Amino acid sequence: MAKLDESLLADLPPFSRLERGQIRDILSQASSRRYDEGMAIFSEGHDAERFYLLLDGYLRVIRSTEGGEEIIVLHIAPGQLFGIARALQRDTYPATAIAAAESIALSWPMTLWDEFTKTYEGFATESYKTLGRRLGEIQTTLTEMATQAVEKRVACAVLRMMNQSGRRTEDGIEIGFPITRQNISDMTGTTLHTVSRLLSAWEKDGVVASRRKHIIVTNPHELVLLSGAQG
DNA sequence: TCATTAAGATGTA
DNA sequence: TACATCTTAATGA
Repeated sequence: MAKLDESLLADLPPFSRLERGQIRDILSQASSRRYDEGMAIFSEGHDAERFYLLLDGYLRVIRSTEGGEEIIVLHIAPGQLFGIARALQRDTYPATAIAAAESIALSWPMTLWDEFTKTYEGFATESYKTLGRRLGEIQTTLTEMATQAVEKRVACAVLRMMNQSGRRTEDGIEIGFPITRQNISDMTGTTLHTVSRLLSAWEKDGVVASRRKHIIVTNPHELVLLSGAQG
């Protein structure tokens, strides 16, 4: 379990402009919790009682359709605030957050949100920047869904995860959390069969290497070409 | 071009 | 073993 220390928050955008004492105050009101892979931090439609900061791990944010299908809206990386329904003028969570890998998050009662944004210089600004970035990402995905062929959508999704969570390895850049074919199909609006076929084909061409729940992009440039203007 | 169906292989708890 | 994950082929919209 991570030790709660001021240095934990000092470098993160929502807190970077604050003084040590202020950070200590904020930390003293936070709870820290660990989540196993697959565990929900909160669920769509539930009362938004707390807001969170991801310290370690990765999250999937999913929404369910009327038909019961699950759409992966976006991923959350360490250092990001999430569950900040208050910033959206909501009192319920708009989506479900699932730990994609073992994760650690801090949380505060939502009642502190207004106090934080009022009291702490830069906190609100940075939070809205986060929201803006996410909205942009969702918009991009939406446009892709409507206009791009499946192979390009899947290539874009893999690239996005690589950019957000990639780690260097000898063979290439590995996506930093467990990810299944089903997960990718939930991100791109296709089937796991199609994703499986595409990844197999890319593996044969040396673009990616994958074992179960792990994907390494061995040729990022080629993947960019597959995602881009002309495939 | 892509979803669906089906059937089998392989990894994991 | 039971279950999840992944692969491949065939078929049809």
